[in-house]
Amino acid sequence: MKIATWNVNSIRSRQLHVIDWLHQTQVDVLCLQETKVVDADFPRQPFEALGLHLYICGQKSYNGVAIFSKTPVEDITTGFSPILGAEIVGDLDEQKRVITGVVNNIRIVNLYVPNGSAVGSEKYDYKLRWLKVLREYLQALLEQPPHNLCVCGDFNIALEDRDIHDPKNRENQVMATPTERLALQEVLNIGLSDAFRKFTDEGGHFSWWDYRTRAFSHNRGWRIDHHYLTPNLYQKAISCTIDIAPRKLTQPSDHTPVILELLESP
DNA sequence: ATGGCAGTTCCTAACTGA
Repeated sequence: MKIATWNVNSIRSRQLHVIDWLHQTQVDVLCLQETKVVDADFPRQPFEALGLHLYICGQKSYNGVAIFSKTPVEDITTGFSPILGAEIVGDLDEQKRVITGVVNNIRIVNLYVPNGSAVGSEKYDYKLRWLKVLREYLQALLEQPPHNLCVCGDFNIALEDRDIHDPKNRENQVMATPTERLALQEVLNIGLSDAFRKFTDEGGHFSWWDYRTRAFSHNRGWRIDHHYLTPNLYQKAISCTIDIAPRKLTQPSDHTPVILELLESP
C-alpha cells in the first residue's frame, strides 16, 4: 500500500501535474496540502474520473487539505475540534490544515503545519501554539482504534541539520530553529517515527526548494514533508522515497511528493 | 546585500508562503 503526501501550492494551478503523476505513480492514498480553494470550487471531476474518493477541507486563497483514496475512507473528520473540543482548540481551526480518516485499519492524518513567517512574529507564536495542540490531538487519536497512525504532510520544520542543504544560521531560520524542532520532537515523543529515516541516513534529500533563488537547479532544498508512523506501521514500512520528477516540470509546485510504501496486511 | 518567485484576491498592489 502506498501513501503519498504533496503540497501542491494550489490544486487548480497544479491539476494537470497531479493527474499525470497519479497516472504514472499508482498510489492508494494521496494527501494534499495548500489546495487554496473553497470546497464548492474544488476541481473534483477530473480526480473522481480516475476512480478516486475525495475528502476535502479548504478555504479561500490559503491553506486547505485533501485526501484522495482508491478505496473509501472511513471516519473522516476535519480540524482539531471534533477530537479535542472547541474550548481547547480556540481559533486554530479557522485555518484549514487538518483532515483525518481511516483506511485499511490505518488512521491517516494529513497536516499542513503553519509556516511561522519569521522568528518572533505573531505567526511564529501561532505555529508553536498549533504544535502544542497537535500533540494533544494526536495523543487522543492514538488512544482510539485503530491505534495505527500515519501522520503525514507539510510540517514546515526540518527536524535535523541533515535535512537542510546549508544549516548555517539555523538558530534564526524559521523551519529550523531549536524551538520549532523541540516542539515537533515533543509531538513525536508520543510514539511516532520518521519513515524516511528508516531507509536513508545521509543528507542531500529534500522535498521543498525555494522558487526565488533557483534553489532546485542547485539542489538547495529542505526536507520538510514527512511521514511519521506508530511502531506497528514503522515495522511495515518497506520504502519511503521522494519523487523529484514533478519539481522539474514547468510551473511546478515548490514542493515535490513523498511516497511511503507499507507491507500489505495479511 | 534581505532580494530573488509564485499564487490568490479586495485582481496591476498587497498579502502569504518558506
